[in-house]
Amino acid sequence: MIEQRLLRTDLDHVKAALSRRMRPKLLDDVEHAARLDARLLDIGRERDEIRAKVNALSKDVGMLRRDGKVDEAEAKQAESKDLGATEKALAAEHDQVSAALRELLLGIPNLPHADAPDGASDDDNPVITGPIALNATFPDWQRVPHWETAESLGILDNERAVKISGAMFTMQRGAGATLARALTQFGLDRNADVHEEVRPPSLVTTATLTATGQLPKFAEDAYAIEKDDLWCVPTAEASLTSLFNDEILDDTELPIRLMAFSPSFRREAGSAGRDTRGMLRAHEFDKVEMLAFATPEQAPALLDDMVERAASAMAELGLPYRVIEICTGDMGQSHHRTFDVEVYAPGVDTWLEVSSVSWFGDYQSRRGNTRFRRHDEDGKAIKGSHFTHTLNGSALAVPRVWAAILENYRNEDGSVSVPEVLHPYMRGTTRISAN
RNA sequence: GGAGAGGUGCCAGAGCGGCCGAAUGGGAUGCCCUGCUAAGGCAUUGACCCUCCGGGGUCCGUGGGUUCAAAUCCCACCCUCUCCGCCA
Repeated sequence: MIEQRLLRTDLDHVKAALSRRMRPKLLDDVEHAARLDARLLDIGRERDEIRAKVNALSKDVGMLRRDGKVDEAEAKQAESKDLGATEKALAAEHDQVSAALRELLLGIPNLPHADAPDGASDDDNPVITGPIALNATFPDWQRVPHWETAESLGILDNERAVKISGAMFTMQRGAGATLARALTQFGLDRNADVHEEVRPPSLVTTATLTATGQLPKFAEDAYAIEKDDLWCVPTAEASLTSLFNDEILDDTELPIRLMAFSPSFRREAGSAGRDTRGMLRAHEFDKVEMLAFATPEQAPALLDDMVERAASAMAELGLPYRVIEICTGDMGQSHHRTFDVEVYAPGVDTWLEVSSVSWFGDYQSRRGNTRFRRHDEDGKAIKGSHFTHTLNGSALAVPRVWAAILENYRNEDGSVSVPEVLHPYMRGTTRISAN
């Protein structure tokens, strides 16, 4: 959610920033919101004035009754009662306008960072780094889609996954399952130097998913457990971002950097029939997520660091990769600035998005009400509080990296070598061959 | 799932219709006292919104209701604790 006050203090700036997202309707929404905000202020002032009178009158009534002046007390009671009716009407109007404004604001995306590249679609996302380690040509034996290799090696059994759970579920078996777990372990271990490992719940409340911006907009994309008003997390980001909701942190403890392994559940509504084979798109997948709570000053360096961590993981795995920056027209709703790491998979001849690292500014923490307090040079708390900045990104998204390994590491005989950095996690398997 | 108890400020904890945004104690901060330390004295100490910067409003688990007036009464829900049941 963007700051409501900006609608009256800096409306032009808001409009200028949002116009870069290339969605003209947004500007109408913003102007509409600004009008509602102005009206809300008026109603609020009027309501508060009446409340002040009622409060004063009620105090008088109490004192008069104590003094036995019943007639005077009753006169003031009547006066207060009349005001009460007006107050009730104003309060109802206030609530109504406030709800309408909130709904509008929930739909207004974050303001893009000044340095984010302009563009209309993903065609305009500039490549920032790379391609790194991309061969000029690939031999035929690497031009094999990972699902074919996996099936012949017996390490992917999607047919039975579908039997158990329906379309778009995957199942790795044997060395394939071990490889997937090795990737998680690798993703966690290499980031443990600065991140606290967290294992959050995979089911969260409606309030939690609303705070991160998944709801109400993406309700169709998430699995709901209606009976208990719970949702399956689409990413650990949802749990982690809400960790400090309604708390005021100290700037001295910031940045707080967390990482979490969790399953991610996505209904993939609207993608039926797309990427149905292999591991590229599934209703459930595993991922190691990084997340940071920071002051606005700390955020830019953290963003760089997180992008570097996501990218160097691909380098260590020996996979060809590149880093692109997301342009204003392609940016997610709550993003302020975003970089994607993509891996090249020769079998499917595609760049696969394996990580998306974003800086959210205070857009998320405003919804979740995560604040921080500043301290002066002497370490004394400064009165007041500010919204924290949040950043997050995948440290390692298992299925696509798994797929990229099967395609990049395929040998001429159809076996797949295991990247060296994963050897410690593979129980001795360094090469996956058919039995 | 059943029975009981309870949710109040940074913490503990009182208040159970009216000068209660909230006693008291602890903590923290500042000043005084002090050779140092300890003890002591005095003061300050929540957040948010609006503001014509005087002030006004909101918040006592959450949401409704009753009343001139609600932390206090009523209803629903959520959460915590204890016991029982069930279970990895």
